[in-house]
Amino acid sequence: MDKIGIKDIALRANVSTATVSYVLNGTRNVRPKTKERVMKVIEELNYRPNDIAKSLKSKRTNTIGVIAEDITVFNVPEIIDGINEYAEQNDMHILLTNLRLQKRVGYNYTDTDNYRQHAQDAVSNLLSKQVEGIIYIGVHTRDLSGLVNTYDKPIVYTYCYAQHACSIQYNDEQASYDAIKYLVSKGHSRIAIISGLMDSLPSRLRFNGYFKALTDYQLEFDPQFIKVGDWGLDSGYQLAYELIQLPDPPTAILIMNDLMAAGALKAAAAMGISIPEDLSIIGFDNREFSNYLSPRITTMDLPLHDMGILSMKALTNLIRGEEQPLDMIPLCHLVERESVSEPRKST
Amino acid sequence: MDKIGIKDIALRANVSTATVSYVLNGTRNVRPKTKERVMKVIEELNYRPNDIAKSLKSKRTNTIGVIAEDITVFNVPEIIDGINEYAEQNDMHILLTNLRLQKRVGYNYTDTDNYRQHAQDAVSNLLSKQVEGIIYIGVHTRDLSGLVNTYDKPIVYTYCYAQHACSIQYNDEQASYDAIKYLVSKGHSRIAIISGLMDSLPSRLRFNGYFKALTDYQLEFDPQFIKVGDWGLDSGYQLAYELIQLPDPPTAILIMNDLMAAGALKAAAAMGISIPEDLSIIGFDNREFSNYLSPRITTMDLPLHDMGILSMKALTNLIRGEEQPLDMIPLCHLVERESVSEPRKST
DNA sequence: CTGTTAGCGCGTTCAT
DNA sequence: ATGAACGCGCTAACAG
Repeated sequence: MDKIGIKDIALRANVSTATVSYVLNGTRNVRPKTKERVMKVIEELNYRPNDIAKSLKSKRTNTIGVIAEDITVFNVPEIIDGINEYAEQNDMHILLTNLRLQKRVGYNYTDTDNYRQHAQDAVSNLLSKQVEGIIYIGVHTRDLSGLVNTYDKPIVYTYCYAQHACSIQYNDEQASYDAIKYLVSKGHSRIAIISGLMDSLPSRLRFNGYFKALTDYQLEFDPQFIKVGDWGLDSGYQLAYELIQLPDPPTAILIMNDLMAAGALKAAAAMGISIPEDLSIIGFDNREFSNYLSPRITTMDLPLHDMGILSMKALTNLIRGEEQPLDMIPLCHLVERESVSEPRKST
Repeated sequence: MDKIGIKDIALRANVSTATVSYVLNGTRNVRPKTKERVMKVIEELNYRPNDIAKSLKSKRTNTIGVIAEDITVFNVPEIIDGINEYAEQNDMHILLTNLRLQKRVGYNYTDTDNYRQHAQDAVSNLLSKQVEGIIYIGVHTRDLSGLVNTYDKPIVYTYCYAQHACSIQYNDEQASYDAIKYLVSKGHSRIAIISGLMDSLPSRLRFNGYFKALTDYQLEFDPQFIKVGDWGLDSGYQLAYELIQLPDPPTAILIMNDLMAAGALKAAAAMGISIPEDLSIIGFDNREFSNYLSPRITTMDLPLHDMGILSMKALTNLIRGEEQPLDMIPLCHLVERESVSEPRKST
């Protein structure tokens, strides 16, 4: 039982291979009777065309490459899920490469030299496999200009970016603006912020949103309310501690990731400060664990799925050579839980 | 700047295409001087062979298909990571299909008719793309016999299984046995268990391990200590509540997933029972959130990465037509945290 | 309009 | 070291 091909079908159906191809692809009219006969044989032999041969001639593989810096990092699977959804609707397939950055270089992904070779190899391999384009999913939003060369094949970055290249990111500034707006709507006016490292674009953008909201809502600005953390739980603990210690502490803190927010929760617990009664907290990322902390924390959900869909959409446009007026940038949405309430009436 | 091919290289290096192919693949000896000349041209034109054409002739794609029932479910990414690691070492590539089961059919993945068609389509598409084998990653361990037909292409199931097919799973029985053993080592003898649904093989196997340990360590057996939950947080709450209410309650509970364990924690908190002082708890799965609960819960980590590696290894063996003496089954490992201590000295 | 013949795509590999 | 057939399906050119 050797692999059956188009000519086996042709033989058994008493037609030429061309005819079989035509019925298969509907590329040309075929007399219904003939068509039926061919179909029947295809059915019987359970024939499936060889996409490899097809691709060789058509020069289309209907396949894109997805390079994930690390698929085990929390944001990545949902992005891939979105890519997948759009790809499936357009009969595209996904060749997945996982750089495994976390395991390979730990957290110093700032020094791109550590993995440039790996990244470029991944790209080269995908190009050899004739992918029609590539989506690169970062583990952390940062500039990846010049990391890889795709030799003019379209590439879309998401959860990272590069100069002169399409990239899909959510609106950081709007997200933190909305968070502040929400706190204001709850009656807060003394709002502190704990940011991540300042070498990170999201940190800076979220600061912008914070300041913009401060201005728009005419809130008091206190330099002591600005804290810069390092994204880790301990730094959240430490900085929240400092804020709470202030002679005139804030009634709410916007914290740029859930990990630091978890640290803040610990600090509050250790200091006998109850959340949200004494202090409201908003996190960022909507990590799974944020829903299991006590209290369950109110946090900014990242539109990961949409980012996946939009990345794939953008890539599809690039592949088709269309102008991409795709400047939609997906928005974060606050998920309201238990770490925010109205501030205590102070005197 | 048209796509350059092997013949462009041949032309510029004044050799035949055959020679180029030979230097490229080292398939045959080529005079060093010629070889060097060819290499140089390849370098200059930055030529990369077209794997599609290569595959057509060689009938090898170096590509396997991975079908994930749902890539957004917690256990899947790490399995893929493992597959990836082994694949990369063997120059294999991964064509990823995501069934998106959760979003498609919610939690009633018991009724395979709901998604049989999708699964089979996924398989068929992969076969058309000439994958050399398939790995199917379930979202929940269950029997998937007859779900799909791969027409004799090798397939390996993981986190699920099927008759007459290779499947890679961790050792459930050993895991719960080890958990009990650990509790015994801490001095416990009155140990209850909260299982998941009994239509699940893991539930049954873990019960086996529990009973075996009870026997081996000559622990008292109390039918009231056996509780059957539905994997959900609420059922963990309810059943832990019942256990604590017992006139002579257990000093420890083994709970078959972290979600129910989280529920048990809530029940204990609500009832003024402190963990681990009054009651020790062991969960299962090592979900991310289990490390953020208070107390951080001691739980059985699933060897997901190993499952991925072994699946790929098993598939590779099948592809090569080797006997697969691959009956290694990976073990769970307890991660010790804060939800277990020695029991209070009673009386 | 329907069906057939034959060359092509791009590397591989055998016979020369 | 080379020429040419080959893998498998597509499609232009051609015939009825």
